[in-house]
Amino acid sequence: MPQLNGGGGDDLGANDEMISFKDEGEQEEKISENVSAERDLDDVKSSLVNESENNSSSSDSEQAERRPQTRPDSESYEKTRDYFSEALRRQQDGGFFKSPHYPGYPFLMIPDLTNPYLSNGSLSPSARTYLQMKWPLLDVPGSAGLKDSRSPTPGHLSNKVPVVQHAHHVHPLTPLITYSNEHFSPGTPPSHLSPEILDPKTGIPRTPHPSELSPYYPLSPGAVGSIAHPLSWLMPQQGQHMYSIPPGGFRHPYPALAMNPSMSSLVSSRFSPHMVTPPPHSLHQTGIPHPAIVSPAIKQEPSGDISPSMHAKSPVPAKKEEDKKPHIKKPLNAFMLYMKEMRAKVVAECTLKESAAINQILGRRWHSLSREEQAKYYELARKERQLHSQLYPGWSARDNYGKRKKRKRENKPDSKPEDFSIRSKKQCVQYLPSEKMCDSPASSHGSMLDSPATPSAALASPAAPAATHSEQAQPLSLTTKPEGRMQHHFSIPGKASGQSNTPILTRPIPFTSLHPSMLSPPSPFHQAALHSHHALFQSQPLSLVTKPTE
DNA sequence: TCACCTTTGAAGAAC
DNA sequence: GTTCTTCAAAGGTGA
Repeated sequence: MPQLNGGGGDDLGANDEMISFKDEGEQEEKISENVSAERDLDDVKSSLVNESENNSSSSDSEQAERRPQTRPDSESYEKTRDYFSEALRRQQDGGFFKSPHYPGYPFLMIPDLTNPYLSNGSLSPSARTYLQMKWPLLDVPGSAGLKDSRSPTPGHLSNKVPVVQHAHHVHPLTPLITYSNEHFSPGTPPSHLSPEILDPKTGIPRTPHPSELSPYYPLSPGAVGSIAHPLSWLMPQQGQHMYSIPPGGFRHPYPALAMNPSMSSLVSSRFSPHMVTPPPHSLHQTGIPHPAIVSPAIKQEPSGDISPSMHAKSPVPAKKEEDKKPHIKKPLNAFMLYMKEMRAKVVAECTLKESAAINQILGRRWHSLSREEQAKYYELARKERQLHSQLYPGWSARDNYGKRKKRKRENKPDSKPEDFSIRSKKQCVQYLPSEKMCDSPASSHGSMLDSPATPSAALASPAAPAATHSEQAQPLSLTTKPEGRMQHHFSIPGKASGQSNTPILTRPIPFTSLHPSMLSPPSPFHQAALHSHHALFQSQPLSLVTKPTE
């Protein structure tokens, strides 16, 4: 049984742990959460700061020494505290959006959804933002050509614009709020856009009350035009759209209606009519389709990426057919949403550029998120899926299979566990530094290697059960579904898997993600699991361990 | 030029 | 029912 000692110098995860345990008491929850969250943030910030410092000074020891002391970002720290204070205050005020005003979730704090519509009948920024955010799936085909990374099209048209460019001038949330509100022409939202509610006054379908919809996008009314102003940081940074948008184009709140003719016809022919009902108004001037739709021809699909079957028969026709089919992207999951939001922040705070490294950090941060925080994303993701399923009833994740080039990993049959381990090791080596630099030790691999297959692992994933196509609001319910992925990456010791001798993860599930209240309700078993993991976690400070395969 | 890397979660296929 | 695979975003990296 792992010991519960503090874990020594490296207190990584310690805070996480505290969070989870403190949360055991409902009463304490609020307070402790704020405190722990604050600490967590502080911790993260410190880590990040250290990382920055580390850039100039590569000495780990120095880092270690500095960590507890330096707090160059005391100012931001104070801000953070202010956020929490504000959050607390709002919580007391009640309301759905009493989420802590974590810097990372400012978009959650611009409530005012009381009246989603402006006096002129147009959607209020809140609702609008929500709607817009509802379309992160849109991958503009019109600009499809623009998006295609392979296309010769200038990068600025691609959604793969270096985030780093203005990393320091862009608010971390930028990624999530990447829809320009400008050029928005208020109109009647598509009837298919559900959940929909008709505004009694305007008769315009509006987005449901925040309580019904994702609360993550609301922006204060004044934010509409002012978004670029006080909330300028909310604006997408140059070229950084959740989904590519054609130059000068803007993401319409109802992108689905803005599909270009061809797209529209395709979709309508593919999906149930009511889902693609033409806009009652001439909304679309940009021809921007739903973000989830991407012209297959342009996006991602190398010429030969057509489904094998089609390919085999008649490449050319098949391709044509394929071209016609809009590529409907998968709805983003909670983590993806989180990533989008936080990436810029991480990039800004760290000097990291490699997405792989950034993602490791993000992965770790994700785990360190409090239950509430994660819940928001799960909920958001759930709604995302819901909307997606409503928009594309016939869509299946399977549709996108084969859209990408298969990974080398595919040669798995050939590659033996050892190979994999070795490779993993390399990867660790490659990215660990970055991870270390910016976010503290807990390597993502750590999280990857976490024992997710354990009950706690499952717990860690509220796994927004929200069934995609058949939405059963069962948010954050406990799922015991093992994370197969883990197995395919690294098997857990003792667990039969193709890649068995793998690195052993030293870092168990982040406790914040095991927040008791995430469980519904926390069974003794879960509690035990939490404690167990917690102990383990503490006893094994974040060392990235790539188990020597030999 | 483009696959890879990395992360988590969801979905679907395979067993 | 469990396990495995693929894809979603992102952008630097290396072949």
